[in-house]
Amino acid sequence: MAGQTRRRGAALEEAILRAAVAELTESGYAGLTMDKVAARAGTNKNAIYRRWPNRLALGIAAYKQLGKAAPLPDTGELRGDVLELLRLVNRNWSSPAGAVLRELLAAAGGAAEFLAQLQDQSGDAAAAPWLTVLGRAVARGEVAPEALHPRVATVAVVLLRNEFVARGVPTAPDDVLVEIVDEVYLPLVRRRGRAG
Amino acid sequence: MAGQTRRRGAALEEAILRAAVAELTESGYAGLTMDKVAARAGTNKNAIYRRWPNRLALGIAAYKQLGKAAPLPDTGELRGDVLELLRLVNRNWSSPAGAVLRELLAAAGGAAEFLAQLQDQSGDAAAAPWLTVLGRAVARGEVAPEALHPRVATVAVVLLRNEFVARGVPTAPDDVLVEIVDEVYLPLVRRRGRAG
DNA sequence: GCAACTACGGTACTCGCCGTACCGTAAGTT
DNA sequence: AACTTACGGTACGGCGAGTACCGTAGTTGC
Repeated sequence: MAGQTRRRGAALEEAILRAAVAELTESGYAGLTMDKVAARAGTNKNAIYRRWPNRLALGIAAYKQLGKAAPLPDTGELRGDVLELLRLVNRNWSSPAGAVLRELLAAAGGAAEFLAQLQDQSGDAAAAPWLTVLGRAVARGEVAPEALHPRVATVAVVLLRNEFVARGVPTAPDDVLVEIVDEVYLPLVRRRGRAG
Repeated sequence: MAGQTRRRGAALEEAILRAAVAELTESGYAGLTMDKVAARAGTNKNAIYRRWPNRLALGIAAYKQLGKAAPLPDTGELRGDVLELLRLVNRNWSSPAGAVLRELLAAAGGAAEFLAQLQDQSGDAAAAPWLTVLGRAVARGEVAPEALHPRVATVAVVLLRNEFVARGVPTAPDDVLVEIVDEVYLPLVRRRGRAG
C-alpha cells in the first residue's frame, strides 16, 4: 500500500496508540493482541515493543486516551450533587470504557506500579470532586467540617465500586445508588460532631 | 513408580485437588498450570478436564479448599469487636490465601458465574458476622437498630477491601483499620435516629 | 551532496500453556 | 469371562507474548 512515506517517532507512536484504542474499544483488553495492534497500525511488533515494555503497559497507555472529564454537578443541595456524581460514576463504569478499566485492573493483578497509573481515572484522584461537593455543603452549613476527609468523602464511590468488582454487575441499578446515598453517605456526613 | 493401583473417581479427584492446592499456595494462580497439576497429581490433563472445564474452574475449586472459618470476636463493646473483625479480614487478605483470592477475582474478570462461587469467601456472605456483632451492640443499646442493614453493616469491610483492590497494598496498616472504624464506621452506626 | 547513524518494516522464530484427540489398558460391572 | 468405563501416555493444534536478525528508509552531521 505504501502510505507515501515511512513514519517515525511521534507520528508512528500516535498511529500505534490509535490502533490500540480501536482494538480496546472493539474487543476489550482481552482482545488486544500485539499482532493485531501492529497490523492495524500498519507496522510490526518491533515498533511497539520499542515504546512499551509489554501488553499491559500498552493497554494502560491506550486506555488513558479514553479518559475525559465530566462537569461537576451543582444542584444546590448535597443529596442532589452526591446522587448525580454517583450516577456519573455508574455510567462511566457501565460504559465500554468502564469494562476496559475493569479488565485492566484485573490484569494489573494488584501490581502497585500499574495501579498507580490507573488511579487518576479510577482511584482516589477521584476524591477531588467529592471534596469539592462536600466543601460546598459545608459552606451551606449542611455538613460538619469533619466530613472533609478523603476516606469519608469517598465512601459512596467506594461502595459503588464494590458493586462492580465484587458482584460483577454490568451496571448498578439506580436503587442501589439511592440506597448508598440515603442509608450510608448522608447519615455519615451529616453527623453533627464526633461519635458520642 | 506405580502407586500400586490405578486411582479412579473420588480418590483421583482428591489427588488432583491436593496438587492444585499445593501449586496454588506455592506459585499462586498465575503459576497454576494444568500440566504441572497433572504431573504433581501423578496423572494427566485428561483426568482434570473431565472434571473441570477450564483452568479458572479448577483454581476456584482448589481455592475453596483453603477456606476456614475463624471464631467471631466478642470483646463486650462494639469498637473492639469491629476492629478485631477488621483485623481478621486484613490478615486473611494479606495471607497467601488472600493473594490467591485476589488473583482469582482478577482472572474471573467480572464474570458473575465465577464471582458467585467466590462470594462465600469474599463477598457478602461475609455480611453475617457483621450483622451478628452489630446485633449484640444493638442489644446493648450501643447502636440504633437501623444499622442492622447489610449495606450499612458491611461498610467497614468494603472500605478495607478497596484498599487492596484499588491500591494494591500487600497488607493494610493498622492505622487504616483504626481510621476506617473511628472516622467512618462508628460515626455511621452510632447515629441516633435518621438524618435530620 | 555524501557518509553515518538511527529507527522502521518484514519475517521468522522460541516458548509457554491451554485445550483436544487418540488409543491402549486397568478397574469396576454383570 | 465379556463388557463398559475411566485412567494414563502421548502427541498435537492453536494462540499469543516476546525476541532476534537484517535490509532499508529517513534523519543528521559534515
